[in-house]
Amino acid sequence: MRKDSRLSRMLHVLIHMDRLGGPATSERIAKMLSTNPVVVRRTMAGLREQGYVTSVKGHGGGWSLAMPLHKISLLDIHNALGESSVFTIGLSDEYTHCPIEQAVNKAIKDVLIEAESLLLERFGEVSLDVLAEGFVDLPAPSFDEGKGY
Amino acid sequence: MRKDSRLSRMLHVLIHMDRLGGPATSERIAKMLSTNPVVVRRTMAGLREQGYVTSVKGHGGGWSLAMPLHKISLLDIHNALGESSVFTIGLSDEYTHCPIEQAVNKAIKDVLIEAESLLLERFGEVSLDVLAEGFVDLPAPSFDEGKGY
DNA sequence: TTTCATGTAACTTATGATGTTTCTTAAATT
DNA sequence: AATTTAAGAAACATCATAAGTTACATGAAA
Repeated sequence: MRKDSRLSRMLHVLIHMDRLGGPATSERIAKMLSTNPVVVRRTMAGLREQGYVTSVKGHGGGWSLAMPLHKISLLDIHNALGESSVFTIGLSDEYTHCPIEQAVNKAIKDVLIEAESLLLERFGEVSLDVLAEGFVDLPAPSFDEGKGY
Repeated sequence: MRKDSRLSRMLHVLIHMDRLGGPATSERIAKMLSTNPVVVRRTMAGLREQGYVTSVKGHGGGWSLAMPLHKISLLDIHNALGESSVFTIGLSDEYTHCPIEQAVNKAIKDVLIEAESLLLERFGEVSLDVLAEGFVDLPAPSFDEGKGY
């Protein structure tokens, strides 16, 4: 089943952005992610709406962090990306008034809710500055020269 | 993102099968699930390989439960369906030796592992007989007449 | 006023699950 | 023995949707 790696990739980008002097263009970020500027804009738009990044048009423009990394958690970015569910597991809806289907779906749903709660809680506990720790002086060659890093 | 409802649907089917006198044909199960006999065979094949159901060819053949419901857990069927991961969230692999990407991916992965462990543990605690309880005398009209139930 | 960069809509492509067709194998009924 | 019923399996078609692409509008700086 298809995976959504936007969270991982956006976190990676945000931490590199934190080291950049100025804004990063969609073009530049797209090269880093081996993708395409429009896809970057699409994805970053969600983060901008929630106030984590800002975008500036025109010459010298691009994307910038709107707050320090320690104020951003994995949960924040996860939510900003707006993916409905974290699970590939879904419930059937063929016979919604069959009591057996109801019992089956309730059992599965209860477990999914519990597991998702734990996951979101843990995501909320990790802020991006912690992930960036220990690499403070590291440049970001991937930003400048494609797959160098 | 696409959902995989095979677990929910197969559990539903297995519990109904438990009430049937004889074997259920792929055709019959397919009608119940509004799908197609080949898809049913494909899905049931995994359950057969793990010993939860048996199949018999020819006249009067079809699918039967190979053990009582109390010996089968949600985890058993989940595993038998052979889905690799329960999460839609994936990790990036663009810069596997970038320490930032590594840190990001490790943080996400740790959370996914913890949440998946909880989920699998809970799935293991629920056996199918519990889901079937309280509906002992209920017939399975959905098996006989399409969407009636 | 030209260049650079985002914003947005519309469209195309790629991928993977699901659905379908066709034929084979095997077992029970006639 | 021939027929019918049903699973097994391979090959192919369809569908949903995320990702990628194109094209053009908007806005800001050089």
